[in-house]
Amino acid sequence: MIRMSKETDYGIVVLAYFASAQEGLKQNAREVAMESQLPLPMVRKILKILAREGLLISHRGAKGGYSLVRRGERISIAEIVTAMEGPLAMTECIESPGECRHEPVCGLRAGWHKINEIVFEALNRTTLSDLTGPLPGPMGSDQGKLVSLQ
Amino acid sequence: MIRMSKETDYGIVVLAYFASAQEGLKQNAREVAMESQLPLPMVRKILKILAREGLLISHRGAKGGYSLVRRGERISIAEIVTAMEGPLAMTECIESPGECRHEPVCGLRAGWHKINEIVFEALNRTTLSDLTGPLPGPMGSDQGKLVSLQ
DNA sequence: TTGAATTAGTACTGACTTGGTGCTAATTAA
DNA sequence: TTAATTAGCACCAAGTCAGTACTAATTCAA
Repeated sequence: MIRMSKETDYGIVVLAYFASAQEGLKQNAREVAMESQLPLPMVRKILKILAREGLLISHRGAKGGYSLVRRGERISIAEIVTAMEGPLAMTECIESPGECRHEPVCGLRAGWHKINEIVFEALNRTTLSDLTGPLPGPMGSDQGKLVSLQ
Repeated sequence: MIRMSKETDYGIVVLAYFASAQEGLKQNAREVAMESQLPLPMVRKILKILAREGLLISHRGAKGGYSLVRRGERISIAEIVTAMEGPLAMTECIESPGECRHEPVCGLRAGWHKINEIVFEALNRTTLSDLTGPLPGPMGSDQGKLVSLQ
């Protein structure tokens, strides 16, 4: 199954929440959990990761919390995915070349690499604000349309 | 983790094998397993799925086997992924709208939809032949010769 | 200085998914 | 009829994932 893990999914939801809120807003884990309706322990976990990876700024201690490191339109989905689960690797041979025992006879690694790159590029050109922003016009209008993917 | 399942992965490997072989070649499970170096039971399973989904034509009975339904350049990776694991759905709310309990407050479904479409488009414009290269011939003869993916 | 609030780090666990196997029935060439 | 082959299930062990819990470090503020 080509599916995002829930953790990554939630990560994007949480960041989208920050992005759509007042700029520079500082919120603690409890508040974020309330707003996003996600379980508190899970939210804590995710906020920690996002802070460690530099997408959120953490403010420790009493009255602490988190704030977005940059405006939403400058944070790509690829960046978030990478933060949550490491470099995008749709197959084993992308993540750790040479370890798949079929590699010598497979001859497809370069192909996987290309697929991986195409997907990455697609995620890389989509920003947080693209998700939260004004709804795309009717399908087929320029905004929601898929343009040049290569 | 955004990763293809091994089953899908193997499915593409197997089809790439057919695509790079002589056009219309009929091979049985044992032969495919030998050539692709994948475990026989696994290959059987995958061939059955691909046949059921219409990407391979199955020939039952003695001297039976499978052959590719169409030439490799007319089979997209998206098609194979869909055959192996159903419609591409990177999040739960894409696969079954309305079932995610966060959907009412999430407000991101349209966004997920867009991401999903972008990835699908990317996979849809890449064909089997893009992976194996234009030169027909026994598997392995064209290793590393991946050419233009556009 | 102390206490409360908050994030950081890490370890744990139960449940689900995945990769892989095996068996029996149906089909077909010879 | 027999052997070869695909079709369709059912099964299982191992790994992964979603979610939780606990302790340490940090900071605000009384």
